[in-house]
This record gives sequence, C-alpha cells and structure tokens, in this order.
Amino acid sequence: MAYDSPEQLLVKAQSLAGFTLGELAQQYEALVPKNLLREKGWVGQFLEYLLGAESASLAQPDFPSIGVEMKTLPIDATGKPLESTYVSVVPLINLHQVQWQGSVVQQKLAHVLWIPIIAEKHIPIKERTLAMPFLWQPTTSEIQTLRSDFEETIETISMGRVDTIDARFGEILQVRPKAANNKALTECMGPDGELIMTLPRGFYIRPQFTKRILKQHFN
DNA sequence: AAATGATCATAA
DNA sequence: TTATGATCATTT
Repeated sequence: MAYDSPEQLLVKAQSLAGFTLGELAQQYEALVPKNLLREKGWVGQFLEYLLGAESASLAQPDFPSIGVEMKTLPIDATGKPLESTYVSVVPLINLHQVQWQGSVVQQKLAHVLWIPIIAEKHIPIKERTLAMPFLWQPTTSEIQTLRSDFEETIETISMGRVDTIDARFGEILQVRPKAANNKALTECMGPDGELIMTLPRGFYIRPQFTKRILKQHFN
C-alpha cells in the first residue's frame, strides 16, 4: 500500500479510531496475545500491518515515501501517556559522521503519526480501544531541544564517556538501555580511545513530552 | 506515582 | 548482530 500524502495515511488511521484491538484483529484474522509479556511490540506491529508500513526493521521512518513515522502511544483513560516512546538506537561508533540533520532521530521525529490507545494494564489487550490518531510535527523550538539533547549525547559518547550517560540525560530525548538483557554488550569507544564493550542504548521520548503533544492536540 | 533500568519477539 | 516494535519490573 502506498500513500500519496501524510493526510491520506491519517484518514486511514482515523478510520480505525473507536475500535478495540480485538475487533480489528477479528476483521483481519489476527491473533491477539493474552498479555504483552512476551510480545511487547505486538500492538505497534499490528498497527503497522493494518496501515501498510513498509520499513520493517530498517532504520528509517515507517512510511519513507511520505516521510512519516508511526508510533502507538499507550494512554490511560484521562489521556496521560503510560510509557516513554522508543525512537532509535543511540549510535556508539563512527560518531564523526553523525550529524543531527539526517540522523534517524531527526528523520523519524520530523513527522509522526501518533496512535493513542487506551491501554491501562487492567484492560485486557483485546478490549483496548484506539483513540483518535493525529499527525504531529515538532515546532522550531522543540526541534532545537531535540537537537541539543541529541548532540550532547553524541558528544559525550565521542569523548568516551558513555558510562556517564543514564536516563537522567536529555530534556525531551532520554537515553536508556535497549538490549535483549544486561549481558548483551556492543562496541564503543572508551576514555582513552580504546575499544570497550557497553550496553546498547536507545533514544526515548519522555512521557512528559508526549503528554504535552497530546494536550496541544486535544485541548 | 513517576522515573529508571531490564527485558522479550522478530526480521534482515 | 543490530535494527525494529515496545512494555515490564524495580527503584525512587
């Protein structure tokens, strides 16, 4: 499926609003897991399937032809985000060629289709309801903050100080582990330019920021 | 309750 | 192995 414009994708996404995951799964003959313990990404992958995303696990927006990234967003009944939003892995090597402009983070966050889902933990997966999807683009000021969060992270890692980065880093974009487990290590540069092994990290959007995005759109 | 760190499935 | 999709689980 190819979309001519972000708006066309939006219309398709909005046609799903109000349905539960169970109803949508039945329509498409998909199986809904009882819980997300072993399939944490199921909801996002199902929605990508419904909307015809093409990027699979490539490091680029889900809909490259129209430059849109799709994100499901678990919210409670009052509209508060329940989780942070994963954006991309944090590059740890060959950082000399990493620039904000053109980075995976910049490309993905340039245009996002948010799909909020009422997903309080007490609600069975099948009963979780899609709220109204919407398109979002960061303001100039938001882009500046995203960019400085990104650049400060890259600069710290370039200095060989990845070990000083934890989840307190970053105003909007935080850095947290993104790995199979805490034994899965990857290469990085140490303080003296030597190769060290460290936990893979990911960029995540803080829930306080997605909360602001939702507020702007629904107030 | 919110924040931080840990973890699971799957594709290429 | 590293990227995607994230949520789980423990600590503050």
